[in-house]
Amino acid sequence: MDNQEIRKAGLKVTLPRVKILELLEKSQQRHVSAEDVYRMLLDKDEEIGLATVYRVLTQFEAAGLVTRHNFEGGHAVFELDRGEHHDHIVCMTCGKVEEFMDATIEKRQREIAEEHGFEMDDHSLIIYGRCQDPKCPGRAKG
Amino acid sequence: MDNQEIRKAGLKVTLPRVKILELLEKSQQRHVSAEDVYRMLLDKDEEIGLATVYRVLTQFEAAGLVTRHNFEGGHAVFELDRGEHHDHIVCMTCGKVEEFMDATIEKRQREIAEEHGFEMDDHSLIIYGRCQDPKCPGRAKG
DNA sequence: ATGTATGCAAAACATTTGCACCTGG
DNA sequence: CCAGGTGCAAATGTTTTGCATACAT
Repeated sequence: MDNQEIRKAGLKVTLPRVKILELLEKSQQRHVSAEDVYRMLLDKDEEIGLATVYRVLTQFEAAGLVTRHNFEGGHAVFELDRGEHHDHIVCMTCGKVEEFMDATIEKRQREIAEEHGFEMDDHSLIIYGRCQDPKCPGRAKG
Repeated sequence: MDNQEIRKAGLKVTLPRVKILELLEKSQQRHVSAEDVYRMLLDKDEEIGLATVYRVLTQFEAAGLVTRHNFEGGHAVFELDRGEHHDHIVCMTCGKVEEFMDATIEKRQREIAEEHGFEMDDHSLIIYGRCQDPKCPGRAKG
């Protein structure tokens, strides 16, 4: 049962936590802001305060259940951590986010950190571009 | 003369702009927040409003004179663009920032963007870790 | 002159926190 | 029952904006 993940994180299994985790698991949109989560819950008639959303997401992050990203746009986005690390490509026009993992880059990063005398904890690689999706409003070639 | 860069950006050569550009050129700390710039100017008895600092930095960014980074910490940092692209390693303990450029990573990024049907505009790669600097407070091995 | 820039204060956001009340174990 | 969790509203920190004044060209 999913709630085990909450329990394992040392957190009580409360309604808000369960609902938020559920939402992260089921949402089509994998990268959501706190505000997004709050609104999606409201849409489902779940009356959970925005402050609680922030608190829970932060706790989930500390527990390793979700990852927080600082994409451009002034607000953080959260994503369920499915164990497999990956990086992101973000479309500057339509906001679409795709994921990728590249062994070559991962390896070089580790080497570079070492070369600079750093012990690598984490890293964030985001490619910003324009997608070729026919639905993307910025289709016209720049 | 430096001010040409401001003029070329289509901006009037005003005291705040000149002072801010100068500061970015001369500062030891290459990655500064708007607040940092504001305080440094105050220290030099330059009475420039914080709002102006934000406006000028944003204009400089639009003009390609500076680059804005969203490191962790809730505020953006700006850096003078010296023409040569590079990425960053940030020490999570002491905040030290080092720069690097790796041709292999750059090349793979371009390929990956293409594979995903994106036209790459830009990218942001930040390695977070712990430096081995003897002065770094987090010296104790994690 | 005159269109821009600036400074200030207020507004707008994203996020956090204090506190009284509620709830899970 | 009781520690921990929640909701609300207020506080915080960053960045933006409105507007009257000041300045570069």
